[in-house]
Amino acid sequence: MKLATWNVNSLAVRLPQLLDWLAAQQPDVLVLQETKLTDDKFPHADIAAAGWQAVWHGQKTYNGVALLARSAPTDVVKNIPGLDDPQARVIAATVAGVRVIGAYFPNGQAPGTEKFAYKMGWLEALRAWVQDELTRHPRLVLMGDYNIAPDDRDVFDPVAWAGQIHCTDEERAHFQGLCGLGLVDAFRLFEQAPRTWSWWDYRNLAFRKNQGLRIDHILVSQALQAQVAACQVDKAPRKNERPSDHAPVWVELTG
DNA sequence: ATGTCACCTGGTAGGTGA
Repeated sequence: MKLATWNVNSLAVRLPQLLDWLAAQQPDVLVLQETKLTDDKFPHADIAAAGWQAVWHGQKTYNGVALLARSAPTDVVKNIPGLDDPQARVIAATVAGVRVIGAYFPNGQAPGTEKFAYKMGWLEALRAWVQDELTRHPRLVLMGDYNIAPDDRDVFDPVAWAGQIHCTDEERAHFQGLCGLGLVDAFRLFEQAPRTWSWWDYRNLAFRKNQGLRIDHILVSQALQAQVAACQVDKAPRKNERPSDHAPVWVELTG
């Protein structure tokens, strides 16, 4: 079973690339972030015609998430239950016996800002909810754009980025809090090429210089860890003429 | 290099968010 996450930075712009990637990679589940579409504009007909079922949760201009699957997603949840959040950042469903949570974590802008405080509150609510979900669904995958680089190995210039957004101790502590629930970063279960990132700024020729961050992650629950066979970032879509600033990340589960 | 992209409002540019 192959599960993947991709921040497409506007599904309206990236739909052709999405369909290409689905055809090439054949994931069983793909979660999308930053669709930037209201629900009435979601391109469900194109996605269905390509052979994937979908559920989605969008809003105007910002955020927006979706979950695509080969088999029917059930028990769909949109946003974190109990969190009064006008921003569409979470979609969860059960697919083929695996609980899949797709999330677009808040960016946080900069430490000390209102957006950073929102990010901290959101992360706390997420942790509490995921802990609860795990009691009902031991086989669980939490994936998406975390907007957190968990370790200095995940940052192209850790000195310059020390204490900056995505790299603060507070954000990293929240990432470790999720790991404390028994979740593990699937990417780090394997030897990986150094300087592997999932996001490169559009500015500064960052992709050409391979100056990026690893902020898109797939965390798998304890019950699934023995089944993790591979986890990789697919840089290929970032080389497109009009790419998203993020690359997809996928994990393969055996059985 | 101050080096981009996507979306909005409101208009043929400027502001916001990432």
